Amino acid sequence: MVRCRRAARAGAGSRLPAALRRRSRPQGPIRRILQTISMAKRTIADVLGGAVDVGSEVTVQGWVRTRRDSKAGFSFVHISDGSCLKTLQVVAGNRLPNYASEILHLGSGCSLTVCGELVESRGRGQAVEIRATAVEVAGWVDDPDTYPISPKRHTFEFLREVAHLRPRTNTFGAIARVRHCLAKAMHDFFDSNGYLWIHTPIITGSDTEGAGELFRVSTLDAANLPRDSAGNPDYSGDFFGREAFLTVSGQLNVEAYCLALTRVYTFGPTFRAENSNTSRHLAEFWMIEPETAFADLDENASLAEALLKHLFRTVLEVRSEDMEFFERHVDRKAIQRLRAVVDQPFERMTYTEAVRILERARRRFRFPVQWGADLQSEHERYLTETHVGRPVIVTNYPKGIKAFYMRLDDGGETVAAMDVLAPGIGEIIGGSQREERLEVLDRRFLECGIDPAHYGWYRDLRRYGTVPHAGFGLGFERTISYVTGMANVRDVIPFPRTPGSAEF
RNA sequence: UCCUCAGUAGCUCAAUGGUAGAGCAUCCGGCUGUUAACCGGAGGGUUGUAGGUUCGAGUCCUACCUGAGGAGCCA
Repeated sequence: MVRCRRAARAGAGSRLPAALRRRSRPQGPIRRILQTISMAKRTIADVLGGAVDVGSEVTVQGWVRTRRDSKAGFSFVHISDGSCLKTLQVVAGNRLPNYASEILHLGSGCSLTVCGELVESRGRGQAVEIRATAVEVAGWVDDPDTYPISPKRHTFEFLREVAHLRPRTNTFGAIARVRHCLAKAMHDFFDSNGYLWIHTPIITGSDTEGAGELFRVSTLDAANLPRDSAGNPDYSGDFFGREAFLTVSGQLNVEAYCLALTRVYTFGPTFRAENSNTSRHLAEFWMIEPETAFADLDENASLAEALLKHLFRTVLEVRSEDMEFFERHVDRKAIQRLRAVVDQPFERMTYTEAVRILERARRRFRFPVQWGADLQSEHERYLTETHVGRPVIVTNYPKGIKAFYMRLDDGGETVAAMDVLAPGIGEIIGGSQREERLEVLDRRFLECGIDPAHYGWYRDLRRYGTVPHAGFGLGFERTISYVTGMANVRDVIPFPRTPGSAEF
């Protein structure tokens, strides 16, 4: 352990919460916290952000990015610890006992504990730096020649193959911080609007929407499946005594809580076993699904708009440094795009209006525009990228192309559905007002070829004090893609799961 | 799943069917309060896999594998 005695003395008092400081002889866990704090360990974000006075002793820990030596007898070592985009410059002089033996051999990826004095930098690139009094190497890099995260440009495709090491790059560090920021902003938004976070199950017995391929959850011996008299697999002896799957959506479950607690949402992983190979699809992805009782489609759309604006506003403010990085290195329009969304109301149009716009468009589409058919990717792109230039909310789709639970509009041809389409991404939100009338719901079950008997508990919600309610699903990775300009959702989730790929 | 394109050094890419090369990274040396440092040198290859055509295949053909872009499905 590196010794920093002056730091230990200096750090003990001032930064502690008052409640901790009052105790003269703290015991147990609090004592351990004190011991940690008394080492004056600081994150690089703290040090560069002005939380540490120039002239004071600090301990910083992190991973080497670059090293440059001066024959004047010292080396510049840049270290990073993930707390912010910037690196911290450590000046290590040849009077350090391990200068020749270790410091002169440090390379990208080595982990360090550095003790020293924070001083004003004599160089140009940074305001402050650490003049090291001790540098302890925690871990060396086994084979620098083949260490994948060498200090050079890498393609995202290559970094995907080393997903366990890619958080060490600027880009993936920034993505992780932005992802965290968006998740926190989302929870803050709902909390301040009176929404409760409901932890809906990951394992589900119902095949939710009847749409989308499911991952089966089973403890049966796949090589020796028990079968019933008709020769079909018999799951009665399986772990749950029935078929079970990974959830494709928490919506149906959260509706149950909505119809008691009024304002609720889920946030968690969802799973689709679809063989989709695109930059916008994952087999495992995270979804935000609010559900509001006594709300109609309009209120639902307003909630979606308010949520997105809050997310974008927050990330621009809280993670401005990372956003500037994305603007410089990933997508020149990253910041400008978010500002435009925050500053202007969302465009709203019905499906019928959208079809009219597409029919009038001076553009030849590969797929014909026809009322009743679902909008193709090229149609959505035209609407959001060419016609509006910002996200657009399309509502009231034909019932034939939407799910059974969406509320049938007066006229009986369309349902109270809404999609939010974003430039470059396509559908970022899908939602609807839910069908709260039991007899209409039952009719829709039949039209969609679903056996209502499988939805007994869901029907109960309409039998016992039903109310109009509405909700939507926001794809978290697509949102992060939109925010950062990262073109592939596989790069905004730490360990992407896609068909044929579950490494790490 | 379908269509298109691509797999050559750790990475990014060259190489008319005829001796596999560069830049970056790495290592060594030089220089410098340096900062995507700079200058010099060195090491580094079963050309995705398996077949085939040919005197000769990184290059042409077939199959497969992997990746990317687009489509469908969707968030």
